[in-house]
Amino acid sequence: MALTDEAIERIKGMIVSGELRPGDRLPKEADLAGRLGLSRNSLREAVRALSLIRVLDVRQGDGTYVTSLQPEVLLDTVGFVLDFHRDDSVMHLLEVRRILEPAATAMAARLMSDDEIESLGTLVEMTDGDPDLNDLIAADLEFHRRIAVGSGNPVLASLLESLSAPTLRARVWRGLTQENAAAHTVEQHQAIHRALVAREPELARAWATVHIAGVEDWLRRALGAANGVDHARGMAQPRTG
Amino acid sequence: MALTDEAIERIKGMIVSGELRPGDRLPKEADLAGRLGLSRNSLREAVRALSLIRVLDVRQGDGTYVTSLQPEVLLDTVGFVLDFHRDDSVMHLLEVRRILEPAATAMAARLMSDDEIESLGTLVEMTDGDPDLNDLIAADLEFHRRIAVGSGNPVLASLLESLSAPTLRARVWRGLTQENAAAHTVEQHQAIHRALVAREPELARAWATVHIAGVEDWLRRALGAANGVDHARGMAQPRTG
DNA sequence: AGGAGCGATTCATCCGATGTTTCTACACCA
DNA sequence: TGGTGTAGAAACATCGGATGAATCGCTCCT
Repeated sequence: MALTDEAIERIKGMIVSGELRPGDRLPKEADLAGRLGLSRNSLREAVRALSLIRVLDVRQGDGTYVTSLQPEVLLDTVGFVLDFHRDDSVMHLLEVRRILEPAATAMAARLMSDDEIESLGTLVEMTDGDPDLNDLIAADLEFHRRIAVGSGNPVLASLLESLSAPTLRARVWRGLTQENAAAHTVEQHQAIHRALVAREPELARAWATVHIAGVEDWLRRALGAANGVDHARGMAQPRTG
Repeated sequence: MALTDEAIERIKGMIVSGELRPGDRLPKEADLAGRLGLSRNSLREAVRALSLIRVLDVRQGDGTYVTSLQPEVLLDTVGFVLDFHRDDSVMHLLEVRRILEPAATAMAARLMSDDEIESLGTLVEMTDGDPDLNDLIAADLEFHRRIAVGSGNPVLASLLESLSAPTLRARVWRGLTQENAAAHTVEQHQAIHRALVAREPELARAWATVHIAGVEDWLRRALGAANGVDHARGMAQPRTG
C-alpha cells in the first residue's frame, strides 16, 4: 500500500481508537509527518483526502482539527458523491427516497413538537398563492428537510438531504413540462402537514408515499419515453453517446 | 477557495460535464497541473482526495483514470465514512437499516430469479448445523448482501452494504451475550428464504423487519443498560470520557 | 511465434524555500 | 481600567526540482 494510503489509515485509526477525538487538534504537519514516517507532501495528501470527506477540518494559520464526526457532517459527503451520477441513476435514487421519506414522515408525526409542526404549516402556506418556481423549489426542499430532521434520526435526515438535492433537477423538469405540478406539490404538502397536525403517522406516511411516487412516476415515464428503457429491473446504463 | 479545492471542483466539473467520461484517462500530472494553473504537488492533493472517494483511480507507472462512477462504486465511500461513527450512532444506523432492508427484501421477492433464490437457500442451509460464529457472521452478511442486490436497485444495495458492516460489531456482541442468537438468526433467514420462494413480498418484508428489529431491540436495551440514555429522541452523544 | 530485456512514460516520494493566514501577546491610548 | 492596534510567532498553502518505483510497449533474440 502506498505511504499516503497508509497515512490515511493511520489517521483514521487514531480517530477510531479514540486517540484523536472530535474537536481535537492534530500535531502540526511537520511533526505528524515525522511521527508517521513520511514527508510533509505525502501527509498533506492524506489530510486533504480526509478533509474532503469532512473528517478533518484544515484551517490555514491555525491547525488541523478533527470535525465533530456527527452523522450529518460525514454523510453530506454522500451528496458530493451523488453529484457524479448521471440521469440513469436518478430513478434508483428516487426509489430509495420513496422508501425512506414516508418512514421519516411517519416518525416525524410522532416526534415533532407542536411548534415545529406549526412553523411547518407557515412554510407551506407561504407557497400557496402564486409561487415563483424557484421559491417553490426552495420551500419544497426546506419542507422535506424539516420533516427529515423531525424524524429524530440524524442518519436518516442526512441521507434524505443527500438524496433530495439530485432530485431537484428532475423536479425542475417536471415543473417545466407539467404546469399543474406546482399546485399538486402544494396540495400534497398541505395534506402531509394536516396529517402531522393530527398526529396520524400512517396517514402522513401514505401522503408522503403519494408525493414521492408522483415525481417518480413522472420521471419513469419521461425517461421511458426518451430512450425506451425497461425500468423493471436493471436499467443498465443506456448512455447515449 | 484554496487552489487545491478549486482543482477538485474543476476536475469534478470536467467529469460531470462529460468532458471526462468513465474509463477516460486524465492528462499526466504535469500537464493537468499546468492546465489548471497550479503545481504538481497541489494537483496531487486534489487527485488523492478524489481517489479516496473512488472517483479517480490512480495507477503508478500507467496513469490516472476516471472510475466507472457506478453507484455501487461511489457509494462504498459511505462505508468508509460510517467507520468513524461511534456506538452512539449505531442505533440510528440500525433504524435506517430497518427501513431499507424490509423494502429491499420485498422487492427481491418479486425480482430475484428462481436460481438466485435457490442458491440463497443453499447458503442458508450451510449455517444450519453447528455454525462457527465467524462463518455464521460471514454467511449472514452474504445473505443480506444477495437480497440487497436482488432488489434490482444498486443504490439501495450499496447503502445496505454500507449500513450492514458497522452493524457487524453489534452482531458480534449479540452473539457473545445471547447464546441463542445464532439459532434465531438461522431460523429467521430460513423464514425470509421461504417467503422469497413463495414469492410473497409482504411476508418477506415482515420477516425482514422482525429480523432487523431483533438486533435493534437488543442493542437498544444493551446501550440503555450501559449508560441510561433516553433513545426516544435525540440521544445526544453521551460520550463518557 | 514467443519470451526476455530495455527504455520511455507516469506516478510516488522527498526536500527545501517562500507566501499567506491566523492567533497571541503586549504595548499603547482613551 | 479597558479596548485596540500591531508585531511576531505559529501553522498551513504553494511551489520547483530531484530521485525512486512501477508499468507499458517495443525490440531483439531464440
